[in-house]
Formats: sequence, structure tokens, C-alpha cells
Amino acid sequence: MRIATFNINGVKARAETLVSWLQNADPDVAILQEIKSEDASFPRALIEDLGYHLETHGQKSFNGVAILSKYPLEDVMRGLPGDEEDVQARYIEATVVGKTALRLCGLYLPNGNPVELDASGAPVAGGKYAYKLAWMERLRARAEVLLAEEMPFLMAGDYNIIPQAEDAKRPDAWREDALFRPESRAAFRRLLNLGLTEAFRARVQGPGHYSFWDYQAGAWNRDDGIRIDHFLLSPQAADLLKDCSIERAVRGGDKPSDHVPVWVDLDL
DNA sequence: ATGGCCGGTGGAACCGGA
Repeated sequence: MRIATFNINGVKARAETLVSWLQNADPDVAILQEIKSEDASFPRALIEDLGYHLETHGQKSFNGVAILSKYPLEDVMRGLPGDEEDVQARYIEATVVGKTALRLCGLYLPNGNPVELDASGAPVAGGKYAYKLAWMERLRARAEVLLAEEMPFLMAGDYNIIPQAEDAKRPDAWREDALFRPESRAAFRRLLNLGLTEAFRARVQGPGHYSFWDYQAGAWNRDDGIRIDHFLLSPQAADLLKDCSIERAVRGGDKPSDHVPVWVDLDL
């Protein structure tokens, strides 16, 4: 089973690009972020006409996640547990059944900028950085629940985390940024330390592998990228991992998103 | 050439992104 994660930066603006990518790349499952659309205005027929089942969790203007699958999706859950006040559409789960069942978690992790810290270095309550770190703790708690259930699962999406210096062309430019600050990277490691496998680094070593290039300042032409879109696999899902890759060429296509798809191949 | 953007909203400029 081939599964992709792709931050498409607006489903309405990207409809044509998305359809041609689905036709050419032919994923079994696609986990999308930043649909920037309410569920009712998602171009559902475009996707269903290609043979996909579709589950969305959207909101007006911002955020929004979706799961597309050639196989039926079951037990859909919308929203990340742990904060009843959080209205941002950043998380969706569903189960897909291949040879065995696999729980899919699609996430659009908060950016977290601007970083606001108080005199003691703690994130300012109510600020965007505090929201990011709290969201990551909620994600860790959700992973613990899923681990206890022992169904294979993966958490895929735009993590807005640069895990290591080698994951940025210019790491020093990101030192104080919410994507690369120590608190953010530590929260990402707490996820990994539960026993999750970062699929790309399980398969590919070394620098120069990016999943995002800013639209500004000729970032793509200078290959000034960062790797922030990730697959985390539960132990049972990691057993099934055959390959992981980044579909870099998509960034050079017509009307591209600023992110590109990341893939896993699972023996499923 | 170290500059340079894009999508959504709403119907002009501004917000948010990373």
C-alpha cells in the first residue's frame, strides 16, 4: 500500500494540480493538509470521480485536513482530543483495511510563530508558541492511547518541525524559529521516544532532503528548503515499512504548493 | 542579480503562512 502526505495549500486553488498528481502518482491513500475549505465547499466530486473515498475535517479560510483512500475508511474521528476549546481543524483519524487494519492519523501541527517567551524562558500562555507545544503534548497523549491498542498506526502530515540541522539548507537561519527551537525539537523527540519510527530517516541518511521551499526569495531555485513533513510509524506499522521517499519534482510543476508529497510503501 | 510569494476573504487591503 502506497500512502502519501501532502500539504496542498488550498484545495480550491490546487484542484487541478491535485487531480493531475493523483492521476499520475496514483496513491492508495493520500493524507492532505491545509485544505483551507469548509467540508461543504470541498470539491468532493473531483476526488470521488477518481475512485477515492474522502473524509474531511475543514474550516473556513485556514487549516483543514482530509484523508483520501481507494479502500473504505472506517471509524473516522475529527479533532485532536485534549482541549474542548480548540476549534482549529488540524487533525483527523480513520482506519483503512488492507491485508490488516491500519489506523491513519492526519495532522497539521501548528506553526508556532511568533515565539513568545517570558523572563524565565517559558512560552507565554495564550501565545502561538504555547499553543504549538501544548498541541504536541496532546498528540503525544493520543499516540500513547493508540500504542496501548496495539493496532498498527501512522501519524502523517505537516509537523512544522525541522528535526535536525541536516534537515535545513541553512539551519542557522532557523535557530530561533518555532520550527527549530529546542523546545519544539524536544517535543518531537518525546513522540519518537514513545517508540515511534520516523519513516524517512529509517530509510534515507544525510543532508539535502527537503519537503518545503518558501514561495519567496527564490527558495526553490536555490534549493533553500526544510524537511518538515513526516511519517511517524507505530512499532507494528514500522514492521511493514518497505520504503519512504520525497516527491521533490512536484515543487517544480505547474501551480505548485510550497510543500511536496512524502511517501511510504507498506507491506499491507 | 541575496531581490523575489501565495491563498482566502471579499470586493481593498490584510491576515496567515514558514
